[in-house]
This record gives sequence, structure tokens and C-alpha cells, in this order.
Amino acid sequence: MLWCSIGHVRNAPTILHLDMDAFFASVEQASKPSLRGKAVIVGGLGPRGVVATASYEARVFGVHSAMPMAQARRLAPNAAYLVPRFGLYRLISEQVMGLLRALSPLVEPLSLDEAFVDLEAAGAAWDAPSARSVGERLRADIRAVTALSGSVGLAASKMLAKIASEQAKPDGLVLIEPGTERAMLGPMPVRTLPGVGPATGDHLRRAGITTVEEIAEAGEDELVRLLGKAHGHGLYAMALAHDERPVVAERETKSVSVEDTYDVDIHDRMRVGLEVQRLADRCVRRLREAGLSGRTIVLKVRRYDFSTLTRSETLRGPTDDPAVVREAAARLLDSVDTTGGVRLLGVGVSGLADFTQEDLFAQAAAEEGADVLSEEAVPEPVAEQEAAAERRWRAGHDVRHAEYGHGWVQGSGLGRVTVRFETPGSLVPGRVRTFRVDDPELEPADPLPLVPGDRLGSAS
DNA sequence: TCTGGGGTCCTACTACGT
DNA sequence: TCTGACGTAGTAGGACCC
Repeated sequence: MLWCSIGHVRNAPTILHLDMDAFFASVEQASKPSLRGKAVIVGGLGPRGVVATASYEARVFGVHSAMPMAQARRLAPNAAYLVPRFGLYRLISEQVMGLLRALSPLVEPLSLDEAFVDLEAAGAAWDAPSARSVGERLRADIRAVTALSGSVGLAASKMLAKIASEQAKPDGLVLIEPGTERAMLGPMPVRTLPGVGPATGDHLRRAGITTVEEIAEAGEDELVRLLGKAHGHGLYAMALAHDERPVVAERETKSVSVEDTYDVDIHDRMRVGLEVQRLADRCVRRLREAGLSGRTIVLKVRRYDFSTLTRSETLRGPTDDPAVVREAAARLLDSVDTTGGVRLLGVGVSGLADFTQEDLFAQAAAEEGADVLSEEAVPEPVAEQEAAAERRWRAGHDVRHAEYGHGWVQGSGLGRVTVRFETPGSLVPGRVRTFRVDDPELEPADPLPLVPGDRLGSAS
């Protein structure tokens, strides 16, 4: 069943946009009392990692999302650096989405930490005062259930609700009164509008357009000439504060992909081939977990000089057979020059369906396919198995010690792992102790709930 | 300074059938 | 028979988002 409201011009601010504040970093701070009020940076810790989220304390040093981790370390050498724990974030996100769904059946999640809600659809709010009170209650409920803060934007359209929540950050609520939109948007930089990134921003700037007002003044024809049909029409409408996109509760997945950036460029063609096979297997596993199959296989290669190319091949029918995807990916790789080395490889599947070509002929064929994955999957290289032992103690992950109890990994290396023993409920920062990585009394543990008495599912 | 991972959407080009 | 217009599908790349 697809829930969606009819796109129409509203005259009440009944679209709500929720954005959790510095979500990953805030979860880590709630989970680890010793990090509260400190600069926390979550992201890839390898030599080519980037920042996923920085706490507000870290942003003071100029650290922000998508910044190379090496640069972040120079700016904030004393911050806590942690790898993301998506399993935990997903559980917290589900709690928050549950609160949103209690308000309205029309909830459109955009990511783990962001969603639109159509308050009018469920009669939850009908004018500015009722919308504001729903928003304030929601923020209080989120804090009670998760111990985290979220910012709320309320407006008559998705675009404006999102801009409002951006203004509300951190930990606030902003409501844009209908009728005031154009005056408010006018002086804002073009980058405020969704869909205007660095490239479009530059393009507009070269044409002398730097504010939303100037987009509106330029006129629709000029924007289409500058940016093309779809983007031009869309942006012009946004600049006039016209946005009738409905809140859509259920979205179909269009593609499934996996990719890896390697710490060191791969030059050996054999190794490149093996990595592509492993990625194909991983991609198929994801595809099957989602109960999907697909017709178009896509290979992505990022070369040593960061140039990226894709090659794709469309099969006669959808498949979720690992052997078929592996073979297609290998054929695609044949057409790519990898001399000079590759830094990233990816395999994706699009043109999705919820049946396979094999289903059309015999159920049995599909079931045999299931065995192929487990029997023939390309094994992990020995070096990676060895690395996995060290990876058991990843920075920020929870552990349990037979004698000292629950804690989290502060760091590991040289055969040692440092653990801080504390829980979300600890009133003071916990003690730090160091162990050998193979200490039999130390084992990985599931995260504890952020709010005492709450229950989380199993998160890894 | 040196750029992740997982997605969506748009555009331009080519091939092909009618 | 040749040519162009048009729609559609496939392919590649780019921009953007979180």
C-alpha cells in the first residue's frame, strides 16, 4: 500500500521536518558519559576516511561532514575519533520513526536521522498553533525516549520545512508562517535551496546569481538555458517558494550497490579481479536480504587519479544468482584499463524486480542458486582474516570484561586494547584500563540503551 | 587537503525499430 | 531505396543528498 497525499497548495504550516542534531556523534555522547561536552568525530579511521558526523564541540574547530579525516585530525587533534555503529543508530532511528508514525501515517524517512511528516493527513495539526504544539511535544518525546535532541521545521511545503529545521538547529523549532516565505527566502544564498550543490552554485555565480531573489529575477527561461530543463524549472519554482511535492510514505528501492575504497591503490590485475568478485557476492547477499533481483549489473572503478568510470550490462531478465552477477562484473572489468592502480571498486544492480528469470522457469533453479553463494563465494584473503582479529576491537565499540563489566574501546594497536569502563547511566567518566588483545576475559558486547529501563534489540 | 558509502535523478549520446 | 522524425532502451557520466 502506498500512502501519499495529493500535492496541493497548503495555507497552513502542517508539513514537519525532523532533523536529529549531529546524530551519530550525539548517540556516541549519550552512550559514553566521558565524551559529553567533548569534541567527537565519527567516520572512517583509515588513511582515506572522511568525517560522517562531528559533534557541535568539534565543529568549533572547523571540522564538518565529508571532510577528509586527516584534515580533521590536524584541526582537532584532541577530539575523540570513533567508527560508526550503524546497527545502534538504526535501532535509535526506529524509535524516533515510531514516534513520528504515531503522529501520522504519512512519514517519509530521508535517512536514519531525518524525515518529513504530513500532519494534516492524520488531522494531527490544522493551523500554526496546533502544528507548533505537536512539534514541541515531539521534541520532548524524542528526548524522553532516546536522550537525544532533534530540531523541527514546520512550514506549508517540504522545501520550507527543511529550511526551517536547518534554522532551528541545534535543539530548536522554527515555524514559517504562510505568506512570509518569499520575503524570508529572498536574501538567502542559492545554496540554501535543495538541489543546489557546489557545481550548480558555481554555475549560477558565474551568471551573477548569488541569492534566491536573483534566481526569481532571472526568470524561468534564463534558468532553463543555464541549467537544463528539469533543474531550471524546478529551481525557479523553489525560488518562488512553490513546492507541491507530497510526503510519500513508501519508496521503492531502485538499486543496490556495494563499494570499497582501498587504503592503498591496487595495481595487481588479478587482485582487482578477486575484489570485484567479492563485491559481486556482497551485493547479491544484500539483494537477497531485500528479497530483490535485478537486470542491470554496474561496475564502478575509481582510478589512482580519482577519475571514476562506470560500465554496465543489462541481462535478458532479473537475477539474484551470484554466479551470474560475478560473471557479468568480470566481463565489465575486461573493458576497463586499470594500469596505474585503482583506489575504489564497486558493484551494483539496478532495474530491480521481486522475482528472478529463474523463477519464471522453475522454482528449483532459484533454490540451487541459494547454494551457490555459500559454496562458491570467494574467500577473504588470509591477510584480511588476520586484520579481522585487530578489527575485533574497533574504536567506540562496546565490550564486556568478566571483572570490570561494561565499557567501550578507546583504542587498540600493538597487541593492546584500551577500554573505558562506563555505561550511558554513569554519573562520572569511567576508569580506563589496558589489556592484551587476546585477553580471554574481554569480549565484544551489544550497546546498552541510552535511557535507563529502555530496551534495544540486538545491535552489532 | 585530498577527497567514504549508499543512494536518486538528470542529461547526453547511441542504437534501433517504425 | 533513402532519409528524417520520433519514441524507447541502454549506456556513461555528473550532480546532489545524507
